[in-house]
Amino acid sequence: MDVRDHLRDALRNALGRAGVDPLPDEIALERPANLDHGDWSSNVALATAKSAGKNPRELGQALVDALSAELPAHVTGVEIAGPGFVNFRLADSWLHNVLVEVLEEGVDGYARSDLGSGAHLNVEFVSANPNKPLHAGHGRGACYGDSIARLKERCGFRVTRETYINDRGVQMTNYANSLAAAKVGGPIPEDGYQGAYIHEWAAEMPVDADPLEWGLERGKRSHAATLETLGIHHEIWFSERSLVASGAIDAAMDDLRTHEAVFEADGAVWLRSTDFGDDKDRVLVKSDGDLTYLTPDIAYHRDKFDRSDLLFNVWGADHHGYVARMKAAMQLLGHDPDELEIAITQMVDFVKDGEPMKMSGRSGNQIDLDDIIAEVGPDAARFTYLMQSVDSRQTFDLDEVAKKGMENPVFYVQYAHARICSILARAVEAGVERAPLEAVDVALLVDERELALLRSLEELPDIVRIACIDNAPHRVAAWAREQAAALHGFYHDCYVMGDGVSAGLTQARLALVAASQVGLQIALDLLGVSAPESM
RNA sequence: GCCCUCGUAGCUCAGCGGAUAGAGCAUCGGCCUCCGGAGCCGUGUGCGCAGGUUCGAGUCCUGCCGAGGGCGCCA
Repeated sequence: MDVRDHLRDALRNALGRAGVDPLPDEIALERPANLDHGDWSSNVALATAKSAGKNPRELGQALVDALSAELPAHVTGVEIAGPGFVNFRLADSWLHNVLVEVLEEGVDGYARSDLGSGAHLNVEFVSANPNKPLHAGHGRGACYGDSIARLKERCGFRVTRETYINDRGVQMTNYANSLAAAKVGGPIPEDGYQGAYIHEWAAEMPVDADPLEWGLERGKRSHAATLETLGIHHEIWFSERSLVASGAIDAAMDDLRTHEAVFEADGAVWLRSTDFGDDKDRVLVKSDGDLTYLTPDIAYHRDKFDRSDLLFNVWGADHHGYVARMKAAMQLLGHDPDELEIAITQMVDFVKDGEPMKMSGRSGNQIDLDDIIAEVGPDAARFTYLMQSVDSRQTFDLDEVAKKGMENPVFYVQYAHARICSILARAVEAGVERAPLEAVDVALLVDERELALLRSLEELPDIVRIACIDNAPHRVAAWAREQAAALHGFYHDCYVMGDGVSAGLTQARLALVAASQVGLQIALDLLGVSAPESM
């Protein structure tokens, strides 16, 4: 049983004895930032005082008296502080239990939860046009989407990673025409694509190839290769053309009509999206009979719902205006709005040599994601994209991110892991045999550095859960930096082996670094960053 | 004009309604007889403005100011 459960039970008991009725549904417990305020703290006296008609300080004191009469497990003291906090002081044994728990559950089991209850979640991300290489901005959505998928998997969702290929429409025709023109050395059409990649790809293209079909595959291959360097795999590359071929668009239109979600006006067919909060109704079929961009996309989301319980989309900031209409469309089809979650990633600015980065020549009007990865490496790219909340605009400084030293957070964290591996390897070389966990006296870990490492490890399950609920992988990145800092501090002050370190303490510290390794591996895996054994 | 996101230290950013707001970089200064000094420790400055809700607000609400993005029978 978690320490918190013990504390909650005890608090509930104490509240009853203090005459609070009814008991509050939830009893908040938190780890105070300041250790002077104890190891765990509850605001329950503050929260319930009013409804119980009591003074918070007095209620708090009553709780402290009741709790002190019979201290919960691990607790060495209870006191009231500030406006009415009940603060618990715990023996180090509660942290020693954390160590045992981490090692017993391991990388696969620790910090896992069942928030998702096995629900099938479809995470759609990247979904870039196949007519040019991925650009640097795509990197953020790509790394974010993949990390979201990893978080959701760890929290009990069954996840499918999917990307949507816009393989029909005007821009595909323009792309094919550009390839065809470049192939014969002619001028690129007015509406065509100007980047150097068009000429590179055209040179690869067999003379008898259909520029559109060949170009589509070439573009997809380019995207897949770039994503591969980041360790990102989509199980499904969903073709927009396949929607047309399968009749899914007609089926979606029929479905919308059945739900009375559309009407005709001015020769066009409109979606009643204002029924569910959109600013205005949206055209689905133009007066010339063509579909708008929205229509196949609705059919696509409808198709995804046929295959999953929940949808998660990662869209760029330029698509935010699209959120309301898609959510409205899904509600018009009878879905709960919460079943479709849409995350918007804000823009990224790239800086190099202290200057805003210029558009690269290769792809015309964009900075290629490949170039960013080549410059800083996949691990640094992923960690950097994920270090910060996607809600805020990001400045990506290539000079900082490319640094191979400890001032670079990704190396700082990875080095912590490598350092642990080095210690464990050193122990093997020195002929130190690891004792089974039951035989390790974890109570020997009393140094503040050792306890700090354990306090941080104890937080990981909460961090993962919060990161999952808030769709915030950056919380995991922040945790990894803290754990790494705790490890480096421990390493500096506490020798695992050497003069004056008893055999028993060596065993306990080996267990401790092994637990830290478990935590770091979990965090780095959630971020999609490698955990190197040496650097 | 409307919608979305953001505004925290000189810079880049954390901060699940809690107590004295934290990291990295940059500045200045300490620490190597042993597991990797690619490290550790110390040092200064800050929540855009004004109201509100709350026992308690950087966090929630409203307004204003500022930045970016979006407002098409384009995709």
